[in-house]
Amino acid sequence: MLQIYNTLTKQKAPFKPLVEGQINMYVCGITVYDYCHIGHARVMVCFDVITRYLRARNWRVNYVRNITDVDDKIIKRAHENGETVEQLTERMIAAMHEDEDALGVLRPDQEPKATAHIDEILALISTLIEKGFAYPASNGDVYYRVERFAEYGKLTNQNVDELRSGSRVEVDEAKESPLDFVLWKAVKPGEVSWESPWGAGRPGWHIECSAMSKCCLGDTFDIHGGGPDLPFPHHENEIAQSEAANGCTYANHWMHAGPVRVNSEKMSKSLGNFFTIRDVLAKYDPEVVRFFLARVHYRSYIDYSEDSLKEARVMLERFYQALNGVSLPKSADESLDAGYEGAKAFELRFYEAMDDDFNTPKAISVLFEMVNELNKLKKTSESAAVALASKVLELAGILGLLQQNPDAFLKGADKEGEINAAAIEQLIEQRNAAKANKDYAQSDKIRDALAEQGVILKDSREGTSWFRES
RNA sequence: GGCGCGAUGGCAGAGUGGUCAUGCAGCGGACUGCAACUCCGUUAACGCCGGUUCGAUUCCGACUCGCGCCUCCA
Repeated sequence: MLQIYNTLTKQKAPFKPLVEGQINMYVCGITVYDYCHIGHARVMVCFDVITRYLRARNWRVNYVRNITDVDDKIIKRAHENGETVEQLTERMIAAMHEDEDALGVLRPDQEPKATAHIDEILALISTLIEKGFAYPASNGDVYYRVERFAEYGKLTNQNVDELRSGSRVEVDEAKESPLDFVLWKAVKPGEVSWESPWGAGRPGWHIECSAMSKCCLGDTFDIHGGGPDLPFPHHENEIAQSEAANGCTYANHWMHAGPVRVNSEKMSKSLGNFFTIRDVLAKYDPEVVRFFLARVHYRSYIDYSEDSLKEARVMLERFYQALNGVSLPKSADESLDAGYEGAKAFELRFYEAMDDDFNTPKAISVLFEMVNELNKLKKTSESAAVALASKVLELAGILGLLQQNPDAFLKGADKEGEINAAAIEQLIEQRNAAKANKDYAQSDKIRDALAEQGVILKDSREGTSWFRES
């Protein structure tokens, strides 16, 4: 039984989709004015793992993640760069796709862009005005009338009076109330804009998600997700807009990923303490980064540091050491399960962990137990080892992990300025010759020399293999 | 000020009202020419103070500390 923590109710509850077997999920995506950082990567990987798992358990998932391709920051940045909004956003969308491809994040089923849904946005605003939940103001903006929506604040337990008194928002004369937020922003000179019944302008941030989710998934859908800083005000405002306009529940389950921290502070654009995905990928294998993110529960914070990345690398090495040398069949084969009865029990425990609000750390601990068993089986039963190893690969695949050739992962790619594979192989041959002559002084000298360059040798009955240490 | 979250062994990180997390590191063995890989064994924890209970790291309350949202931010 799948249980998911719901931000709305603040507790875990059994998950039940609107339509049996079908899950409609909307996740707030990126505002594309800069390269994605590790915090973005976390949300991407988190919902990628969730989608993969749900599909592995035979749910049909329609995963929609939007792209915000027009807003203040984009306009500002495009202007600074001397390029058009479209040039900037196209560039950043391409970069985002590169980053997520590297991390093994599967593309969402739909990636709607705000600028491609202006008609739906205008229609939604019209409905809100008709129903009295929104009003065009004297300055050309259209605002949402927050106090008209009785349930405002239900997602994050805010009450309107507290919000009003604690409001840090500058009072805008055009607004009826400081809490009101903008649905349609009147155009300023030199900005991109679209025509509307209320004058030229562009959509406010919150309305696009209400419009696009309605367009892609309907008035009510199963899961709405996003990053840690979105519940208030973004998601609160989405609820206000959609439920007022559509007259029904917006999303049944709200899921929010935890923050990535640096030195105990949230990694964020405004603090300037962020590391872009491409920066990190320049130093670490993408799978190491993915493992670093997956080994902590999705709702907890993660502290970003070089040490944690290195630790993630060491943990992956244990998996690949175990997998190395097991000759797996080319394609998945159910009959393999017969080779080792214990595989099924591990699988059940893995599912049990994932069914409990996607507990990836616990699921990974099961994989480690499987590795321990695998290492033992390798010494006793080839067929059982193959069966268990293929199960490890299958389950890890649900997390998007262990998809590389083990030997290639362990050896790593040749790098400029470091000893290359051919040179290593040559030294190993020299060492083996020395060993054959029982000239251990010489053979140890070669091994030590390689170790100094980060190359570790491993002798076995089959010969000498090597890997680069992390 | 309002609304939330967290505090677990040297580190990372799950979890549970009474018995094992898991990984890294450490220690002792096995394997090895010596190592590496691997295996076996092992050390070690539940912020502080009360309460409930036969029993609490786990439930309840207070406290301390840390963090997030309340302005754009995943």
